[in-house]
Amino acid sequence: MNNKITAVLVDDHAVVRAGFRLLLSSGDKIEVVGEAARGEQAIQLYQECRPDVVVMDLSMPGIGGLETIRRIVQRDSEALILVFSVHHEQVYVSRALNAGAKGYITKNSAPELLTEAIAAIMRGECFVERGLLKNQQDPQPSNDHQAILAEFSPREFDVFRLLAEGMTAQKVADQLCLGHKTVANYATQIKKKLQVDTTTELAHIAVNLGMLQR
Amino acid sequence: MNNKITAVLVDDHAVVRAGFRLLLSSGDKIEVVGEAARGEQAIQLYQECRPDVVVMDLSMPGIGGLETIRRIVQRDSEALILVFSVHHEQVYVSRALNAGAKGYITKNSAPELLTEAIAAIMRGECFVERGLLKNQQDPQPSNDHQAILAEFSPREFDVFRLLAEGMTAQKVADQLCLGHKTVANYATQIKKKLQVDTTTELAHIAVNLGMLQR
DNA sequence: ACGAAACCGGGAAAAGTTCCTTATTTTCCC
DNA sequence: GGGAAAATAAGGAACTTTTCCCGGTTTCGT
Repeated sequence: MNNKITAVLVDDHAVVRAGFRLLLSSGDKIEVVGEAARGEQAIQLYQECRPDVVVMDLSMPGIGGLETIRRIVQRDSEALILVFSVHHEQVYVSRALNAGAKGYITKNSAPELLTEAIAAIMRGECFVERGLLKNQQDPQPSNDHQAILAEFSPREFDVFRLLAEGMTAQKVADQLCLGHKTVANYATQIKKKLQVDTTTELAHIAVNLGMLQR
Repeated sequence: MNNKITAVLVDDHAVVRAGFRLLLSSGDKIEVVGEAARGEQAIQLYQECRPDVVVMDLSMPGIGGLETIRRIVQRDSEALILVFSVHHEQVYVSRALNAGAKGYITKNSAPELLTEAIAAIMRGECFVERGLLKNQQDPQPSNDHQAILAEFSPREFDVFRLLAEGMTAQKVADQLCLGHKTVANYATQIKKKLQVDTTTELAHIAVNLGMLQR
């Protein structure tokens, strides 16, 4: 096997991409054949390069990581996507895997894990960093919120997250490039699904699920 | 000193009162001369009994613990009030002391601490459970929120707390027996002081200060 | 290809917010 | 005690947000 594994990097932060490029290249097994700063670029790049794997951050401007995964997988159901995210919360992991990712590691995991993970998903395995899924198959008594949330559509989830962070509906609309009425409608719908009355309670749910840091 | 220390107990939960009555009486130094389930009763009881100390929970229906402390101290500036609360957060401690309490211990502190605390405040000392105030005089770099919050008027603080919990302005108005316009005005004022735009951000502040449990 | 679900937003009524203003009460200081 | 300052309470008017209902498009699975 003389051929290196080809990879593309997707992250909105150039410094992070540079670092990961070095990290990946250092092993002599992997070659980074492309970089993208946002989802739309990544999709296009994928179709041009057809790399063996995609290494992708979740938080990005524009369509965001989850949606990017969905679109790539939609175009090539064999695509191997490894998520590396700052989020270590279960909700993000399960949503990423549901979207079609084959692996999930966090940004502060051991550097070796990155090549390990890539090797694993190249073998057809599904690689999730140790500990990230432990709460998931445990029969947790409470928190049907978690379950409800996991069934949210991408848009619902985005609107939920941004509202829960404390943004006004108007700002959410700007960020997602939607009409304010649209966001308002989603908000109403989300509150109904989670059976709460106020946006503040959405924040509490997000906090309780550990979705919000700092 | 043949005379026992006289005390009144204030807590909205009868079981808790019963337990504490036993606990206090067991030492042979203290005699419980009265009990009250809520602030209004407590104030009346205090004027009738004039006990040496008042042992009081903070969370109560009606006017609440802080307001009760204020009103008792207002009528008798020599009153010795010991707060025992479930809350171990700095904000509550400092507000209780500002309101006029002479001591603060939490409900899961060692039982001996209760008699110790009473003895201390009887000697004219101010007794705060170890560790509860440690963050306060530390020059903390961040969190001016804490400072701003500590200067809130009683009403501002109540409105803030209830809004942060996720109540609608209308429900807050009902709870505090105010007009909805009044609550709305307080809400605007509070947001301005804390320099945020949304009620959701108030929740985040409360969470970050550890004011909200579960 | 057809139904289901997701997605987007218009319109109207209800609810909530902001800003300004007024008034009473409490508190604090000299 | 008298007066300044702060807290408390709320009305009115303009404005924004939210809710509810609806219709339209795109996309997906089978």
